[in-house]
Amino acid sequence: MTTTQLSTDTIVQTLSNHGHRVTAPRRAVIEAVLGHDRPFTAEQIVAEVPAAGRATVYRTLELLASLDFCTRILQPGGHPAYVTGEPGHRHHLVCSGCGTTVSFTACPVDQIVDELRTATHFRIDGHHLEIFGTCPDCDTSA
Amino acid sequence: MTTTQLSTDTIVQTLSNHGHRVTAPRRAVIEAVLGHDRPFTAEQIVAEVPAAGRATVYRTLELLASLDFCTRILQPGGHPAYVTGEPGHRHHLVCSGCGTTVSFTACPVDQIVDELRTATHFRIDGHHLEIFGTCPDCDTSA
DNA sequence: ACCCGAAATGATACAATGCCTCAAGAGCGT
DNA sequence: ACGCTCTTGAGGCATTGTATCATTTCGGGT
Repeated sequence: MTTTQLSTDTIVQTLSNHGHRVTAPRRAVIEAVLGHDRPFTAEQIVAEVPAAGRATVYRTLELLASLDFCTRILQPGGHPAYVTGEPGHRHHLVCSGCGTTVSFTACPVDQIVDELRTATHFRIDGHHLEIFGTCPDCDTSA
Repeated sequence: MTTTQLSTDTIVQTLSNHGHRVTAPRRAVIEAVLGHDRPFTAEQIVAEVPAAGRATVYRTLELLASLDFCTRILQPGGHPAYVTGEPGHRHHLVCSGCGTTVSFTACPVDQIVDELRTATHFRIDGHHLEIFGTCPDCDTSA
């Protein structure tokens, strides 16, 4: 339930620090992405940012994901979507009705990861965890 | 690390119990699916089962997923894939190198779910959890 | 054993999603 | 200001999945 606000400048700064160039299209995509507080698809961004070509949008999203500013998730019935959030370990609770998301940083996976590492000798790189449900508003109106 | 073997008959039986018809194409898709012990894509099945049309393969996979015989996962860099396994709560550890999967049933998410329910008043329906890493073989040969 | 309604199929077309190429353009260190 | 190199973008293509609808087939009821 953290409410630190992510700004374009923060992300731009990080881009720069990682040796990536700060271009107008990237800025535009970042702004658009920050304008969403629920999952969005790549195509939505393509539509919202005529200043950037389709390929650039996809590349920028991938870049943002690699810097951990957003995450690609696969909703239950649907298509891939992205969610934005603070960098750092982060998961989402997504409402199947309206798409509202709640981020949380508590990660219950670490312990399991240890057990799995011991049991399987895998080198474990990461994980996806998304939780789906229905928010109170959608639940009552259903 | 359970090794109960899933058979075509078991799945067919379940289909029947749920009021679904047992057709030749479905049988063929089920057999093909059971032949994989690591993630596979829908297109692979389409190619392996000429006896079933593309649409049928997709529909059957969706059906199997709805009966919890397989799960659709989204690998880190890649495309959606399916994994088969015993019905029941189940997650996977997937090797990014060769695709080997290890299923596990220990689910660390329940506790978090309780906390989230209390905090957000969401009705929580389910979750995705997939863990990615590199298996010992791929790790040494890298 | 047969009939018949409902479910399933599949050919085809289409939509959505994403990647690739490569010439032209733009950022940034010097 | 220069120039190296990263980035862009238009278009096309590959992949993944869905919609349509006439035809087929399953399987329960008689």
